[in-house]
Formats: sequence, structure tokens, C-alpha cells
Amino acid sequence: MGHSRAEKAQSRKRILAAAATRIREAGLDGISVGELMKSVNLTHGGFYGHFESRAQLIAAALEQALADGDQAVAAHVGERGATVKSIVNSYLSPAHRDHPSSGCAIPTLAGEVGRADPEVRAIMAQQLAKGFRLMGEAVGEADQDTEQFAASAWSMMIGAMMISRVMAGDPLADRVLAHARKSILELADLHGGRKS
Amino acid sequence: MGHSRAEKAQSRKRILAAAATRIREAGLDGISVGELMKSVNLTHGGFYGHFESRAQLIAAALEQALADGDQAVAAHVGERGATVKSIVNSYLSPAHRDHPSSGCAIPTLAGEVGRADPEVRAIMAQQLAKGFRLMGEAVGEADQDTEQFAASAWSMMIGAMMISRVMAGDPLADRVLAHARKSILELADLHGGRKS
DNA sequence: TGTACATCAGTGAACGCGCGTTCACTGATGTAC
DNA sequence: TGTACATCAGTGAACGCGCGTTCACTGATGTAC
Repeated sequence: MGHSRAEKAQSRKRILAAAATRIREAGLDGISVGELMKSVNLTHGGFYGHFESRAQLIAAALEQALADGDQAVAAHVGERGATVKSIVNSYLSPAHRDHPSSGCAIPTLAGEVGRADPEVRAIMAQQLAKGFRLMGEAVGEADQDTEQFAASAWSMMIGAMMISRVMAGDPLADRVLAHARKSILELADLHGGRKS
Repeated sequence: MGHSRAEKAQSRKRILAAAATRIREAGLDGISVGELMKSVNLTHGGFYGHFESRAQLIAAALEQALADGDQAVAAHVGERGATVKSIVNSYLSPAHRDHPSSGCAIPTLAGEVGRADPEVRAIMAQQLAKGFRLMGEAVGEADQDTEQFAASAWSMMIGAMMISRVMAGDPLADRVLAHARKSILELADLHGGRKS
């Protein structure tokens, strides 16, 4: 058991990574300090050497979870740019639906975050605004309709993912994802996105 | 304090109504047996005269909450029929966003339900299928695209409502609702709904 | 009509449990000489 | 290089608390005679 100072930062990272994964599969309330610490082979008492409180951990874990999911989208909108089609195809996939713990935190947690403290809501709100921007870049040059398209596409992606998860097991669950993919592309065409 | 047998059914209704309201403002985990009973002026012990367990209450309350919200939509799709526009305008309103406890349970609870037992998921899945049907009726005669439109419109309504709640307080929150309303009407036009 | 009794909706003390949090401690690490 | 000491990441017992659930009970109601 190493106890060097350099290892403390690594422990914190492991705790945070486990928490970011766990809240995506069990919700903000689905995590307990004891379970979390046990999952990274530590005891519960050590937790408070890394975080002030469970509430602060939740906020940090949400931020981390959003950052994780962000990379999945951002990877598609790199320097060479991504198309609406490529974003939508990877986001609205059955694989993403079936693995929430490594996916986008927004559909999983938006309901709970919507009724959380303003500070917690702000964390996700900022990520949403960033997502809108990325989606706007993907659809092409910014005109008046860009915000409408970006907000609508995100609304549809999040809603379709949640519906598909509720219906998982039913063939309709896959069709919901496919319908949303198609509708978003139709909207992109309507709003002048040549790259879609 | 009346203790007649006829009043027992009324007590159950009051408990269930309070629970249906409460889960929409605090989530499935945001309700405790003690608090719930106190809110209807009863003591916690009496709870088990009405429900087998907290888990069973949650399932019944979810069903009740969905039925409550259903009437709001169904009222628009009465015998004379409602338009997509009238559904979307009432659903995607700032008033609905700001009063989740009396609104549709789907955006509020879909995240938690998505990771719940299959029995609980089935309750909401059934309501979603019903909502798709109502939306399909509103858009006009059923063609091949009807399911696509209905699923996409519901996805967008649910997603936009959740996003708007997360962003509440920011002017963008209202615009997200407006953008979704407009995009749904555009999709309705595209899919031949004359009544939109 | 009036009395005695059975019913049963609701009461409230008690239970075991897991939670978040505190804190005196341990023992491996890195440093000073 | 080897020994003595300070640091501090992590340990684990203990705390108060609220939870879901149980159960012996109370007392108002409806019924039987």
C-alpha cells in the first residue's frame, strides 16, 4: 500500500472516475460514499481526505461525467469537422442506449439535475450550451436558424435516448432511435446544412 | 376522526394522489413513507393498510402520475380532434416547465424509470405508446411516416422540456421551447399533416 | 329505542439497517543529519 | 550509507439520523338483539 503524496492525486482521480461512471448508471442518488470507496479498494473514512462532502463529490462527478461524454461528441467535431449525420448516428445508436455508464450523462441525469441546486444545474446547462455550439458548427454556416436547429436536434437526441431506454427490449425502442436520426437529418436539410 | 370502511378507499386515493404529485417534483427516490403519510395527515404505520410496500406504492404512483398528465394531452385530442399545434403549444409552455408537479411525468421521471425494474419501465412504456398514438391521430391520416413523426415529436417534446428545466432562469430556456415547437410543426408539414 | 359486541382504519413505539460524517490511529514514505 | 524523525494517505470504530417495516393497541363505527 503506497502512501506517497504523488499517489493521493491518483486516488482522487480513481474515486472521481468511479463516481462519474456510477452516477450514469445509478443516478445522482444511486451512489453511496461507502460503496464508492469500496469500488476503488479504499475505506469510507478516507473519502474526506479528497472531498469536503458527498454533495461536493456529486457536483464534481457530474462535471466529470459530462466531460467524458463530451469527448465522444467532440471527437466527431474535430479540426476537419463532423457532419450532423455522423454525430447523430453515433449518439442515437442502440450501443449508446445500452451502455449509459460510458455514454452521455445528459439523458441519464437531466431529470434529476432539473430539480437540483442552481449550482448543479449550471454545470449541465453550460455543457448543453457547448453542445448547441458544436451542433451548430456541424450543420454549417451560422444563420438565424442555427440556434433553432441545434436546440431541436439536441432535444430530439436526448428525448429519443430516454424513450428508447424506457422501452428497451421492445422492437419499437430501436425504431424510435432510427426515427429521430431521420427527423434530425430532415431538419438539417430544411435549415440549409449542406454537410448533413 | 372517521374510521368507517367507506373512508378507507378515500384515504388510499389521497395517499396515491399526494404520491403522484410528489414523485413529479422530487423523483421516485424523493418520497418517504413517513413524509407522504404526514402530508395527508396520517401516521406512517397506517401506510401498510393501503400498500404492501414502498416499491408497490412507487409503481402505483407512477401510473397515477402518468394518468394525470395523460388527461392534459387527451383533453386536446377529444372527439373533435386536436391539432399538433395545440398539443405542442400547451405541452412546450413555460408554465408546464415551471410546474412539474402537476404536469407530464415523462420528462421528469424517464431517466429514473429507464434504469428501474422491467415492471416499472413497462408502465411508462405503455403510456409512451399511447402518446404516440394520440400524436399520430393529431397529425392526420396514418401513412408510413406517422410513427416516425409521432416518435420524433414526443422525443423532441420530452427532450426540450428537460433541457428547458435544466436551463431555467436563462433566457435560452424559453427559446429552447419555442425552437422545439417550431421544429415539430415543420416536421408535421413535411409528413403531410394538414391539420398542423 | 337502547345496550353489548365485533370490526377494522388508523396510532405510535420499536426494530434493524445503511447512510454521511468524524476522528484518533497506523504505518509506509521521504527527509535530515 | 545508515539511523531518527516528521509527514500524511489511508484505516476502521463510532456517532446520530432517517429510513422501511412490524405489531400490539385504540377507539369510532356499524350491527345484533
